[in-house]
Amino acid sequence: MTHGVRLSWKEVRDHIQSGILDRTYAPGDKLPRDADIAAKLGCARSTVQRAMNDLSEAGLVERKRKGGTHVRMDPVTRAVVDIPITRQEVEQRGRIYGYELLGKKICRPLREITGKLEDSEPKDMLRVKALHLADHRPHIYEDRWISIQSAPEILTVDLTRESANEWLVRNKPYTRCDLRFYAIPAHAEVAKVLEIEMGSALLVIERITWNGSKPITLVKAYTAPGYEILTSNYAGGLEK
Amino acid sequence: MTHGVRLSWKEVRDHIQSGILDRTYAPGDKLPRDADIAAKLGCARSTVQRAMNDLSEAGLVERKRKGGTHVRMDPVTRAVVDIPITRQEVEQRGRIYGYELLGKKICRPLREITGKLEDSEPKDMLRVKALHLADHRPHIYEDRWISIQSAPEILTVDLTRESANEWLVRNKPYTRCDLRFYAIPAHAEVAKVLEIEMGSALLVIERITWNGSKPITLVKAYTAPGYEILTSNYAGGLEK
DNA sequence: GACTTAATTATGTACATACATGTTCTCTAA
DNA sequence: TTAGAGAACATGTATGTACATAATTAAGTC
Repeated sequence: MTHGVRLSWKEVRDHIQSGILDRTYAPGDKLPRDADIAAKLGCARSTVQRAMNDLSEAGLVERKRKGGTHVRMDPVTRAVVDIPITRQEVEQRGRIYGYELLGKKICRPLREITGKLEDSEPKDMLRVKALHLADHRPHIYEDRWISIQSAPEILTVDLTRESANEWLVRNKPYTRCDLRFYAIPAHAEVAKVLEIEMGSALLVIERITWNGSKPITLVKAYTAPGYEILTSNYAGGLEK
Repeated sequence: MTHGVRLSWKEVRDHIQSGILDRTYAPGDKLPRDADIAAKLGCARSTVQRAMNDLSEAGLVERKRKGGTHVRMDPVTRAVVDIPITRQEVEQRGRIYGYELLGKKICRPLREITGKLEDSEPKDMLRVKALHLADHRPHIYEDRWISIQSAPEILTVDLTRESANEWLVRNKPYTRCDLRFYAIPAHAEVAKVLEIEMGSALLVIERITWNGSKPITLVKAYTAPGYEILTSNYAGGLEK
């Protein structure tokens, strides 16, 4: 990696990982103790531990106190998804970003919504419908519910100029975020807004953000046909 | 967390994070140097660094040598997706897992496939079509291409008994894995296999695994209607 | 023999220190 | 004024040590 004089934890990690790849250590096998690996490679235990930590996070091995380190039997495919602000996502692809507010009103959330928010006593929320454009064509249609309790200031924001997406992400940081991806056929409303045929297959990104145990917002982002979510790789070569 | 006598790096992390949440440090702001935070909280710099590292991985802050640590302007929503082996996924929900091999033949990959594999000189691959069942009903239809060069042993495996999915994951560990999620309308073949109507909206999980720069396998997993991908949360409260 | 208790052991955490690595800033020379 | 060399600086990495924690194993007791 850098210079071989001192072993970096990434080198150690790669060493162990290649041991797993070439089946020196097969699934289920127990790896040597950190201290032994350290002695063998000639580095400190803490260096080995850092390497092991990374492999453990990546889902390649499992560690237990006293139990030692084992190669995982059923390695999961673990990946990281980054969902940027829509404007960024569009502009990064060199396309022109546009935004339109389609509707906004305060109303009682549907049962479907309150259920997801684990909200026992539903209160009025702000519902915002908006369209994100890429190169002047419909890109994402978002149907958003915002908790007025968690974000009362949203009522004073001019949502024709700034998207609720951006305002919230800049002004209402969250402690938790649940994502859900699924596909549905476009219903009439969505089809009209996205200018596609009814029944077209759409990828929906549903997101709920929380501050502690209080929900801030729930969005259903209906993406235009052809939309894809890509993942950056996690296991192993996370770093450059 | 544990006992307050010594400050754990998670406590430090939470402390800093709440500082960001309550806007003591707003987006774009510069945080104090690690050493200063350490002095203020009364812990070692390495403890602060570990905490910062976590926040940085979570996408909350950005760190640069000499530049210091800044709260990110455009916090990305970052989440971890775990894609388990299908059997596991089904059984974990308390349903009965089933598997059927639908077809298997060696053939020249389509141009569409070779393109994704960055394969200049396409060679014959093994194409395997299979159906995963949950409670005896179609769950996922997979259309898989396997590189015979990377995994020649696959030709000797009895794929009517063991799914290529499982065999590969246990016997051909990978160094990289690209995932792609998108929605398509069901075409005739898929519709028939999954026992749904043509044109139904399907969530497709496309996965390519690599060993170094050599592709091992490419799968298109057509999931039955209603299928969802959920994420475990990353930012902030990753640990219990 | 079954249960409880204690010793053992491998990983986990915290700390202090020394040095490496990039950035940024500053000072100097053309 | 500008370009370039170099100092200053904040984060990154590696190490050794001491102790904490959890899980297993062994010993001891009824």
